[in-house]
Amino acid sequence: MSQQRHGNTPGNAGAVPAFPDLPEATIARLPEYLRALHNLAETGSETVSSEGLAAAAGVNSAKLRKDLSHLGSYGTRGVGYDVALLIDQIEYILGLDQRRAVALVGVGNLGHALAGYDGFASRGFRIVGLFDADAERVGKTINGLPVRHVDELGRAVVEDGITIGVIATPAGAAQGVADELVAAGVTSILNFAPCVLSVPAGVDVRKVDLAIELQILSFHEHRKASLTALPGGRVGENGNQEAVGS
Amino acid sequence: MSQQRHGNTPGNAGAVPAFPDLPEATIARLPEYLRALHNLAETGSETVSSEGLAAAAGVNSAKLRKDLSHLGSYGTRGVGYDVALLIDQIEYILGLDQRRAVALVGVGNLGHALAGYDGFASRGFRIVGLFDADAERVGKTINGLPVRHVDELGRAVVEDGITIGVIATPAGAAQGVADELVAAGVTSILNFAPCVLSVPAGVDVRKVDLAIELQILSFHEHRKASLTALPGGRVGENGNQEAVGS
DNA sequence: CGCGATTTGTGCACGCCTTCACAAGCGCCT
DNA sequence: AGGCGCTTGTGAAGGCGTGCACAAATCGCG
Repeated sequence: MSQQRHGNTPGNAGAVPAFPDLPEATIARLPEYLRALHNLAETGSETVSSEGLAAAAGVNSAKLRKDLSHLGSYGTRGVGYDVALLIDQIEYILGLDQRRAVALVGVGNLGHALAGYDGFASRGFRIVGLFDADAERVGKTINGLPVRHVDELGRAVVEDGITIGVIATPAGAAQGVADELVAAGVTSILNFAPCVLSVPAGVDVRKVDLAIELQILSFHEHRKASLTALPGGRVGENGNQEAVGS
Repeated sequence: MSQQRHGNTPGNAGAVPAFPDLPEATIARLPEYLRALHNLAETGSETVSSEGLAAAAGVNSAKLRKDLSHLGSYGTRGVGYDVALLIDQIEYILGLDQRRAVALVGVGNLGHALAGYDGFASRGFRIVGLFDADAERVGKTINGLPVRHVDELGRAVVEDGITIGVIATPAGAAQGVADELVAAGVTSILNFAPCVLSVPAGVDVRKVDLAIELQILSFHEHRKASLTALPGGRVGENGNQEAVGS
């Protein structure tokens, strides 16, 4: 899975304001639904059934209906969901209507690619600051944005209203950067460095480790190989190779 | 969470061969333990307690013990785990002792970064083939490896013994590449393209969508903002802002 | 040799998530 | 107006994962 646990979710027993507290698993799927909905909107669809949207998002239709039911009743029985309305709803819930400002720290190999990744801008995020500790890189511009020294990070966070920090530094520098981000008031961090970050409660950290994903695949390759190349014996004893699916 | 479901896991009732079928959640954490163990080995530690390793990997110690118990008994009560032994065990389980050959398709913005990412090689993976459909890019070399046309993908998979394919193309091209990988015999795919891949049962697909992670963080930002900036009233009615933690 | 300190391995209970199955609701056609 | 087909929304059941708490096992020391 490759995600770090979320630091908080206060123990509010009954005083939830006007915000639905969705299951974490549902939240993680909303972006996928959103992408599928945008695709549908481009093809001119005005409504979509749970079955159709579920197929486009690669999930079970019952799961999709339960997920959407947590947001409220935005479907019409016998018809389906209004595509445009649902897009607005999900984007509101995800807070994407605010075009959040993002700081990217570390413009090495990976950071450089992230700085140029257009998937961010197209989904409501603006990378407004690039930072690095290497004097060699400071001053260069990527996609029209100058690379500043990491010492300026704190001031930039405040001045530019940055709410999310992305760490793409080597593992050794990540904790220090995280500390600076937190000190400057950032409460959401996306960490690409292969290390565990320690942050105070109330700060959310999500981790993406590209090598971990490969290792998980490697495990399944190993497992599959050991299943097919059985020494002698009970292969296919109970029939069906490919079950389930989805 | 950003993972696609695994296509298979046959319905083998009782005939599992000589391979432990670990819980999926455990598998996903093994790479993290492995990284922590390598760090410990470099500092000269010969043994480590579950508490110590859990802290280094950012998880609960009970969870760690349960995870490791699934692999067998490799710890000594009163002492801890033998670092070197545990590294060997986990690497064997993950199939990392085979230095798997990986094909990378799509050397655009992100693909270029992946091709140069040294985190792969250091964890037992060799990128042995780069492919792209753009004639502009074919022929160039990245890290000493030439970019070949995607038409050669099928032959290269067979000749070079490639077992894992990484897709870093635009969304529109991803399904076609996946089909070619599967046709050539690849059964594990890591997909960076923002789309759902359809593959036959028995093929594992894992998905990484960088923008999705940001959107999940955005949700939590939105939630936190709506909690602190309550219109009038019941803030702090029930005390503790920061609970749990982990 | 025995005892206490330490740490692993695990039984158990709890909570979250998924999935099925179906009632309730909506629109369309006659 | 009435009925029929289609689709949503949800109650309930089952499975999986987590974390506590403790018994079992090992080491070191007197």
